[in-house]
Amino acid sequence: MTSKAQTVFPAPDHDHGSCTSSALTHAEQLCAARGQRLTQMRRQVLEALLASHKPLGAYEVMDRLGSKRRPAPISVYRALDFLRENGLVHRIECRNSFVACVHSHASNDPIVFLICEQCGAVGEAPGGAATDSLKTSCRAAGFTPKSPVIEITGICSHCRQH
Amino acid sequence: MTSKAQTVFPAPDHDHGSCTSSALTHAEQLCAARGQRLTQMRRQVLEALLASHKPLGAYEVMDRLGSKRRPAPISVYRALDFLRENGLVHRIECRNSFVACVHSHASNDPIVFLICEQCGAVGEAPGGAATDSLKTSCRAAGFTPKSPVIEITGICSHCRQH
DNA sequence: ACGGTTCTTGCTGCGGCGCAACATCAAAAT
DNA sequence: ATTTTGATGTTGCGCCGCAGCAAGAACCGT
Repeated sequence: MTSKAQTVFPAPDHDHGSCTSSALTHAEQLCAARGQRLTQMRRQVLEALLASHKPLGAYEVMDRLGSKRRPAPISVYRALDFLRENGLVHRIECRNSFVACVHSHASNDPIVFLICEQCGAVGEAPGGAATDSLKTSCRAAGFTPKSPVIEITGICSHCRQH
Repeated sequence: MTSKAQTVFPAPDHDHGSCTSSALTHAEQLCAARGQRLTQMRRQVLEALLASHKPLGAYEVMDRLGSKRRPAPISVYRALDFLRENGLVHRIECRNSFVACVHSHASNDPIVFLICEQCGAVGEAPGGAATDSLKTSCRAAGFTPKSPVIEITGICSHCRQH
């Protein structure tokens, strides 16, 4: 049974290789379509994040770049900026860290991150109905929203079973 | 007309003195009721945040403590931790900063922060209907939420008028 | 093919953020 | 009064994030 929970939190035993390579393919196609360059640095940063499936700090990413020499922090941040601008990576504010995005979003839809306090995994849930009520709240306050970020900490399904 | 918008975003010309002192009174009562000590350090940190009505970084708070000597960062962080644990202060994740809370919340209700990109003001909107849909999303993912934080950036009502 | 424009990366440096570990001091409890 | 608890001070450190400038690589028009 491939339940919905598994699409939000990848099961520990899921096919990592294929989900990584399909994300990379998607990134290549998207950059090509936009006339943007998925350089080696950017690609390596994305790969490092994909390989982890958990949020990584910028300095952790640095340490995992297989490359010969450890790049300067600023290089990693620039790559992360690029990837974020193109929706390939998200920033987890409450952790000062980053995750590769494995979905595709409507560009202005809110994204809900479910962050497990125990194992550190991050799932992306559909924002769905919350969107409308949030927009309503904003309007009532005379506020023009740009991009909502919703981060919910708690315990994920895999950790709860123990 | 005291519209709803003004309860979310304090008007630039609102009665600052009275809203500050009532928040302080509330803090005192709450600490007394819980057998917690609102020490001078904690009180000064709270006052600094109340005086600003905009989020302040921990180091900004340090600089604004009228006290004789500038305390060490850790002292401020400890006071902030205390105030946050008691719901008197919230942390704005995407800004690495803190605001004094001027409402009272049900302890497990989600709080929606509306963050103005232009003037930096932060309003607290009622989470209301979004709560249920978020809970539904969590349940569907097998996730047990703890405390949702919703941060929405955009333009506030006062800035939009210019 | 060439030179100019644009984009990307490297390098240096710096300041804010956040806390661990330990010592000291004040308040509360017995 | 002594113990116990809690708050603050001191030292130190590592991560986070980027500005400003220089060098190199890719693209474009001629």
